[in-house]
Amino acid sequence: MESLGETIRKRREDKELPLRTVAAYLDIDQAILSKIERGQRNANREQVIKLARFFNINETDLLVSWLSDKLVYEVRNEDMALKALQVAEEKVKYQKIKKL
Amino acid sequence: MESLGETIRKRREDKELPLRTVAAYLDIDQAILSKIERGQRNANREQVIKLARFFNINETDLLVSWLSDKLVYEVRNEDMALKALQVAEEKVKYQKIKKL
DNA sequence: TTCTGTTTTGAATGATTTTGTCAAAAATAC
DNA sequence: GTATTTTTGACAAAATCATTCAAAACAGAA
Repeated sequence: MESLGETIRKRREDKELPLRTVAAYLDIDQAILSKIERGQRNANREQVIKLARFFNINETDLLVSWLSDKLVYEVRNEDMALKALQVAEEKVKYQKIKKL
Repeated sequence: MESLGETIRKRREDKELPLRTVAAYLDIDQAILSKIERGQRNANREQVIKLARFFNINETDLLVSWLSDKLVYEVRNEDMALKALQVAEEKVKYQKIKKL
């Protein structure tokens, strides 16, 4: 199960592109892209969408990867991480029903 | 599936206690507690632990409720909320294995 | 080794978000 | 009506997060 950072680094290295090139496309400093690839910084939604376009990745898939990274980050170091995620799932499912 | 706020409001109303009393125990302004109960503010870990003690709720259960609220909040307004939570689960499970 | 290009790091700065305080307004009870 | 409780919003302080930049670290080639 790959993080967004791992995914785009692989893609970039496959194409043998320097950070500079991709960073320019995203209109961000290459230092930021370096950090995003290594999970030290979070991308924002706009950047994820641009990355999907740049690397021809399904946008929704990449957004899910990005969102799930954020969730994992939120429960890092928590003993009940898994339990919390499961309960959150239930809550979201329940909300959906309520909305109908 | 109850939020932490709903849980503690119910408990407080059962005991017919004003916000003031519980807020004093937590050492916070009653305005904050009012917002926590209505989900407008996030409690912090320390407050959740104190709340569990105050209302005689299992601490872990309340922490899971709190954490899952935060997760739900993180994916509010997201179409792929559920998918992201499921992927996050997988990632957490996978991390666990890696750590062994 | 030196040269060249790439990547990483961290300090400094700015921007944004969060947090708490307070008092007034609104709601509720008496 | 008054008294009490709850909610709201403005504001300030604190904390967090994002960005820039330059220097350091790294990798490969000559």
